[in-house]
Amino acid sequence: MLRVVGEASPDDVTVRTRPRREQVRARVLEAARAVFAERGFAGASTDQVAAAAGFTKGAVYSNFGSKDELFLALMDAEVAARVTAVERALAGTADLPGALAAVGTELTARDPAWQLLYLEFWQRAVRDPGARAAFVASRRDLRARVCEVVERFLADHPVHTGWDAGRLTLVLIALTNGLALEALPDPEAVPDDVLPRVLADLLDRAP
Amino acid sequence: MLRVVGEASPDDVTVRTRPRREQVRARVLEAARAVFAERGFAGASTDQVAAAAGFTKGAVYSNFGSKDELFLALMDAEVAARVTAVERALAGTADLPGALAAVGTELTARDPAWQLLYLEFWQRAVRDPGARAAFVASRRDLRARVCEVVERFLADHPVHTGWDAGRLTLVLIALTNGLALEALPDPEAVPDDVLPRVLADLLDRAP
DNA sequence: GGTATCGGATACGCACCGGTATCGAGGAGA
DNA sequence: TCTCCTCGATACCGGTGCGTATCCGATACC
Repeated sequence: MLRVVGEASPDDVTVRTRPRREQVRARVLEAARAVFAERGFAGASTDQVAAAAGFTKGAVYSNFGSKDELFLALMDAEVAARVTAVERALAGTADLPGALAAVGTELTARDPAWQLLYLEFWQRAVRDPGARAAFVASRRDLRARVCEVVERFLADHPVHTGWDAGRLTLVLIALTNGLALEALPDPEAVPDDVLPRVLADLLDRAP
Repeated sequence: MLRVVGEASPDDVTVRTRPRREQVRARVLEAARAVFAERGFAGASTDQVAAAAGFTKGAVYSNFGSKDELFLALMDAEVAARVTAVERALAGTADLPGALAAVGTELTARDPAWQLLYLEFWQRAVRDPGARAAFVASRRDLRARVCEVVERFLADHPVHTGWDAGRLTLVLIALTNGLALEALPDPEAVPDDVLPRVLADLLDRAP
């Protein structure tokens, strides 16, 4: 089980007629992302996911123990990808409001499918006590990472603000999500300048 | 089964052994609210809804054409109830930040089931183009009503702010929803004072 | 009190879904 | 080239869900 095929050496000359196990897994995850986002977790079937990936259900159950396990694996992969994307975007920037707003729009407005999918995770976390612990931990971790960047910014730039980094981070995340949620069914209802202007107001108060 | 004696209304002399049609409908809607919120739309069955209401599926399909129709009727009823609740709370108040924060917590923190259910509506609006139009219209209407109150407040209280009523309303709604979403799986992560403090900062800027 | 109608209960058809057992083609090692 | 083994394909099962046809008791009307 899970035998690691001798690690794709670039000089692998032989033409494979059968996709590698890791490729199958990756393609199933990719398909699951699209199908779950489009139809919802309960509304999507493993058959549909498999078909979207170009396989049959057998491939799915050969790589994932159950529909739930597939869903969880998908969440892990997606969250990890997003966290690294955010950290890369925030690394070593001085213009916090600008960078954060850019990250916000990057993660939300540009990718509605991900929004919908993440909402699905969210609902699951609320409904299923078992999944909630992991979700809450993941969310607090994300918040802590962003908070770290915010703290650094506040230390470097002596802005006149009554906000501590923790609350500021919460406002940033909540407002980003709230605006993205609003834009999901009605994009033109959310102007682009709202988020940066709120941040500017919170950070740039007169003494 | 479960012959509920229908509502001993004072002016109704005859003792009913069969519930009134409107009562059946109302109880089915009430049950649907709980079941859909707990299990999601796709995850809930009409049998479960009917059982929660104390009836069988026949009663549901006698009052609603389909599962979809039941869902839509539920949304209409709930949104209408919420809108009137908000308007009642905001009618003739002078302390806008306080009142709005109170309304926000009233509608969100106090009723997680409603939050979950509304998320379900939201997802449907994004996925189903047919349902989206009605949802967007309803949402814009809600926003317009709140905006009206905000406008009146801004006119009465000459606060120093660079915000127009429209954007301010959007921030208010988005932030409320974002915070409520965050609090859903992890209530203690969201302090109560965040929303009013943001509003205060936005409205009470020095000239 | 008799009768027509209304509406919820019951039973069923049909489709679909999650999960499993089994098969068999394709790759790896000798 | 031969053999073993991996793993996706196929067939299938039990369970469930939506929607419908029909039944039957209560209600309303005369």
